[in-house]
Amino acid sequence: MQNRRRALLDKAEFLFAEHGFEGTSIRDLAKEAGMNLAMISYYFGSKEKLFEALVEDRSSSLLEKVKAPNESTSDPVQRLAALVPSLVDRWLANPRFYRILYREASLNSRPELQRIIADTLLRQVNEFRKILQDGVEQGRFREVDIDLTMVTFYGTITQLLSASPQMHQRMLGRRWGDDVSEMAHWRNRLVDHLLQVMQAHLLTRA
Amino acid sequence: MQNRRRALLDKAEFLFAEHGFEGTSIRDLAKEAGMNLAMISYYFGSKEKLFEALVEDRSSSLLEKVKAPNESTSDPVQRLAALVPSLVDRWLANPRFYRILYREASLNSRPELQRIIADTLLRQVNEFRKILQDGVEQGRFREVDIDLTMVTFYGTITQLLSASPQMHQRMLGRRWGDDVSEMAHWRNRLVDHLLQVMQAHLLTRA
DNA sequence: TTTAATTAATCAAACGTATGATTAATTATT
DNA sequence: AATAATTAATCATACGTTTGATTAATTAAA
Repeated sequence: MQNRRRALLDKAEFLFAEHGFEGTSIRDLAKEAGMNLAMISYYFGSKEKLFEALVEDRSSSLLEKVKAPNESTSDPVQRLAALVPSLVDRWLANPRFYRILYREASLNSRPELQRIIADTLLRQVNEFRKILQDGVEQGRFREVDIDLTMVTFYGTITQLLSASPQMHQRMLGRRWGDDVSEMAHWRNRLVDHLLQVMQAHLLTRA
Repeated sequence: MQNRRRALLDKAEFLFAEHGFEGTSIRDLAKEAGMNLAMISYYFGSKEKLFEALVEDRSSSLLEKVKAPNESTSDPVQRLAALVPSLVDRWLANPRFYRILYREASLNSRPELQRIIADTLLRQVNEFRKILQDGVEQGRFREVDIDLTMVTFYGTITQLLSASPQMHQRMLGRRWGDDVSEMAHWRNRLVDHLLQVMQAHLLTRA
């Protein structure tokens, strides 16, 4: 019954997001999943390999949906306008996964995991950087600080996805839940906001 | 010899920043500081209380320097232009401390620590929100999404401070070291960038 | 088509190690 | 001499991992 493997991955994603990788014991995980402790080693070999399997699973399932970035136009403004909602959808489809990645990426331990995480995150980052560079080269964008513009862009989503429930409550007022209508709400606000900020920042004034 | 207490705080800050709170054992800490394990309990009572002492120490030393935000003008544009460099200086004076806070703030464990962290972070956040609200009310700023504008602003610094060395290397090219000239470099870039982004976003177009 | 052999899945228990914390004894300082 | 600071030793608990046994399911041999 191979869907118990999947159940372990899902529970692990939840617990890692809430309590971190170090903060989640495989005993907690097994108990939450209603399974025996040994199943983790049986399916994955070790706790760390379970993490790697999680990254593998989530990022491959994401790649399926996303396909190649739309290259149908070379206009950086349009490419940006197309990329933003696509990225937002990617994030909001797996908020817990990205919360885990961003947090573990801020650590300086377990170098093998670090490499995997960095690879996964940087794949996205480079799509965005390409657009910025092209736009600046073509004179369609102002000569902004490209690195920090990327930091601002990805920082926005990191901040939003990473905040704990109580931080959300106290910082944003609005709850950040799992339910679909909440997500739709945030999706639209986020897309609008990111596009506004980026366009105001990048486009030369009339 | 009370500066051994301080030495413990400093080493703890370093190790927590690198490996996280959970990922740092009090044995590692004692060994790094060249002290006996029991000194942690002697000075602080427990590992968790040591963390609280660290927050207490760093945030009080920060409050000294910052004083009340400059209220000499009511012009939101000027207040913003004054707040940004002041915040950037605050962050860059204690990059490791904020790296710790942001990471632990993304967890949903140890509620008591969570409260302390949220309190510490939100104090700054509210300075900024006040300016945004006033600016929008007075019509000096566009009617932006205030919550997400704050997310973008704080997300920028979170992202920059939180990235591990190898993430910095691979994302920004430039190293993010401790040395002073590096810090001066980033300080100026950050201030310029944040002001540019925020002003482009907030100020109504001619 | 029954029976034997093999593989996959699951479990309870135990392993050795690491953890945070405490104790009691010792040394240094005042 | 009394207090403060430091140490080594110890404690109970929690951790990730491994083991050996058991059951269920699948395949091969008769």
